[in-house]
Amino acid sequence: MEKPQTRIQQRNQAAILSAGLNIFSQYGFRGSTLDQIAEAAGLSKPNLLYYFPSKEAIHSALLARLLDTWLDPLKAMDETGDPITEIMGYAQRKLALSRDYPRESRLFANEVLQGAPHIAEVLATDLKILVDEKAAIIRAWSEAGKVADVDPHHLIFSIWAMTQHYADFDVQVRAVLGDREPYDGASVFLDALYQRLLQP
Amino acid sequence: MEKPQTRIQQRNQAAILSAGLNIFSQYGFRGSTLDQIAEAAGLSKPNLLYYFPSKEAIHSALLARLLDTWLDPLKAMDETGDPITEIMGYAQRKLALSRDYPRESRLFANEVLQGAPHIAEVLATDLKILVDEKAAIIRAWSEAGKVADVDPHHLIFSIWAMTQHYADFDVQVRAVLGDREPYDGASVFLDALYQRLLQP
DNA sequence: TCTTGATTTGACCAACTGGTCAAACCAACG
DNA sequence: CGTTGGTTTGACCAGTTGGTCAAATCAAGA
Repeated sequence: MEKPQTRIQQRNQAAILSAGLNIFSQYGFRGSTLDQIAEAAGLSKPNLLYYFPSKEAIHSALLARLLDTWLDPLKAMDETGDPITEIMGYAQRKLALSRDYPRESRLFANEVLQGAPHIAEVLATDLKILVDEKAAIIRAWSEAGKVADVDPHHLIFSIWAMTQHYADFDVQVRAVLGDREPYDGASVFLDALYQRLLQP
Repeated sequence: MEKPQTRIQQRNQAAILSAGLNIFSQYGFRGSTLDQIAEAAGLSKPNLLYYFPSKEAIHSALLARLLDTWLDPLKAMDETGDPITEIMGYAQRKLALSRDYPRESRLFANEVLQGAPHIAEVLATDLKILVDEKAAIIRAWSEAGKVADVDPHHLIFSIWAMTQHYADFDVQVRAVLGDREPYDGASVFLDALYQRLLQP
């Protein structure tokens, strides 16, 4: 289905998406301008619109690419593995995502903050289905006495909240920590937190 | 120092701040327009600018009002109280703030997401000082064996993250939960989480 | 080299942006 | 009732916004 791409197309589309990610993740959709993105991508505005038909199109492409990878860590949580290891592994993978892809995290945060106008449906269908499925697994684990009996949905929310916080509120975290690096301490803390919470 | 205010001034300024809170908290500073705010406030744009000299002024007024009350729950954490009760009380107060003032929470989230251009200094001074002070108290508690030995800064971050998540990602939380109410479950979960984490 | 299709751009547009201003309006007090 | 000072507005402005288009430029295969 993909059309063949010239090298120039690949390079410019990549540059536009990267620039768009920088801008959109900082200012949100409405707060970002094509001129900003074009300049960040090193292209003229008409040239940018030669590769993407509209501002919306760039944003949609970014969101689509994001959602694909964003849910992977949760999908990877394995029913047959050791429960506590699986949950803690998920939390650590999600934290690594915040550390390595903070812009994507902020893009997502901006979208949801603004009421998720572009992805409300995905949240209510795909995401909900995935979460309900994994929540059922966790529930089964607690009923088998393998992890503590806590609400699985709120457990998952807590992992999202804690990990995304380090990407989305990066400025605040760093302002408070001074020059200490955030992620090492976060990783240790997460470990202790869920170790203690989940022990049956 | 306050100038005397007519009833009309009070009503209109309040209307503008309320409308501004609605708009800014959803679209961020750059994504919001004076026309939107004016319409939401039921005023014409020139009339709005009769009460506030600029878009910035409305935003600043909101942020100032917010910061005042936003830090109160942390300030109220009492060195002389029972450690675990104090920390869990703080978490619950912060959660109540998210439930009762979600727009304020999102206004703050938008500001920090965009790099905190208007409040970077407050974060690096007032906030840092307050957090360092409370972190020292928590550290003393753990050294006295009254609470578990966890990094106090990351403990505080975790409370911020978990409570703000329910306001800032409200759309996502509700999409996943379906028609279940979020805050009751959140309160119970928070309680279990910190009870288990903090027990020495 | 020449041609063809991909790429790039300057000029342009209508709608919208934050903000101004003089004139009109209105409430209340003497 | 008339005046005075607070209030409201229509018309307006310069700069910015997302987007268009024809013409110019370029890359690469025949």
